[in-house]
Amino acid sequence: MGTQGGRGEERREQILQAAFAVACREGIGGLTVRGIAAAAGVSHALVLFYFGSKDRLVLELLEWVLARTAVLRISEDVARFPHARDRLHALLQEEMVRLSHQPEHTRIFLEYWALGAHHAEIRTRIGAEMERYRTAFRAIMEELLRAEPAAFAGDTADGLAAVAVSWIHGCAVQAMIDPDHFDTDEYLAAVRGMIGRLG
Amino acid sequence: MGTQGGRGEERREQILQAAFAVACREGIGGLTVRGIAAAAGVSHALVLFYFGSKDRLVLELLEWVLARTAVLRISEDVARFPHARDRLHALLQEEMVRLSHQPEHTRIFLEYWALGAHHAEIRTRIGAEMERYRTAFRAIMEELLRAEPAAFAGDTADGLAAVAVSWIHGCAVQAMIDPDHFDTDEYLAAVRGMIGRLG
DNA sequence: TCTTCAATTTACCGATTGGTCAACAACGTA
DNA sequence: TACGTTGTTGACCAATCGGTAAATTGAAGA
Repeated sequence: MGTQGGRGEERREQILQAAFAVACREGIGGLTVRGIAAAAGVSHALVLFYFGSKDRLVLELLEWVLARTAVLRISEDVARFPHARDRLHALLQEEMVRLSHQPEHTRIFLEYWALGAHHAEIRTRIGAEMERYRTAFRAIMEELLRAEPAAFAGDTADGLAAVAVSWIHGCAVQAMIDPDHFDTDEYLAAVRGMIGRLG
Repeated sequence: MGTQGGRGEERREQILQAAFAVACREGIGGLTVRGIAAAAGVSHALVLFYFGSKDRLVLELLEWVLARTAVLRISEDVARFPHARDRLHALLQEEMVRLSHQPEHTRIFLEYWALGAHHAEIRTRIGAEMERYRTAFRAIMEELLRAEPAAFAGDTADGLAAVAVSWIHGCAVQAMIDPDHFDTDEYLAAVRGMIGRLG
């Protein structure tokens, strides 16, 4: 079998790349074993040989996207800022820039999210990724609450983290739904203004 | 034909309701002419008789959902508050409550949005709906800027409206992606705190 | 009662789907 | 050279898809 590591691993990667290309072009719902095989330049039987079934292939593609996408990942550059508030600003900005630079990854991520509504396995995986994301935000929020307790009196770290996460997601949704009306700089200025003038 | 008004209109409504039920159960991607027909208790040929093709049926379902969904609509109750800031608070809260009360509508709306990435007609329709939504928010934001120019110095009505819209959308996404970790009250408190402490 | 026309169904079509299977090619090894 | 393993393919299958057309029903009007 090509499942265990070795030569077959390159083929799996090649097929997953083709699957990603097809998903970008026609959406996850438009994924087809034959379509992926054609994009990879192999027969459709080979795709099933390596992934067993279409469902497993779709699941592995989700894993592939999650592993390779920079979106929703918190880098170390943010840690350089001494003040928690500056770190939050930098993080929000960084995420927005990432979003606008990897629109396909984000779009496919949200497509998987929609699929998760009717597919338990996908839902679980997406949920775990969201948990990780929110946790990272909560860490910063806790620090922010420690640094400026007066400014955020009454707020919890969980609540602030939820707001930040949904903020990013909403930004992603709107940026892709009508990019023409979405000005990243203006949006960021408004966010920065709201947070910056607290306290 | 059953297209023009009259007796056939009830059948169309009945079929659209069935289509909505199926879409809620299996997603828009899982919509099938035969599946819809079975849910409506008629033959699949009758569905095509009334809607011509599956594509047109899906388009009409989008219109149906948009017309019947309270989500993304601004009511008159909000207008009762004298201060612009209170109106904004009320509007955000109202939208969040609606979101949590009509999760299916919102989910299907976002599913259509994902479909719009690969379907021009759907994209146009969704874009128009977003435009209307953002415009309504911008009106409130302009009033807010007029009422408290000092508090929001440097912000534009468009920027603030974009933030508000993405806020709502992000909230919707997160509320559906893992409802367990999403506390509406806590979330709203954080938002209210951020806006309320401005200036 | 016969006609007429819209509403509705049954039967069918070609295309496409995910998946299986047997045959075949490549290639190091005995 | 013969073998056995692994990779790869083309042919095939049943199921399902959207869509069409003919046949059937039902009821109102002549």
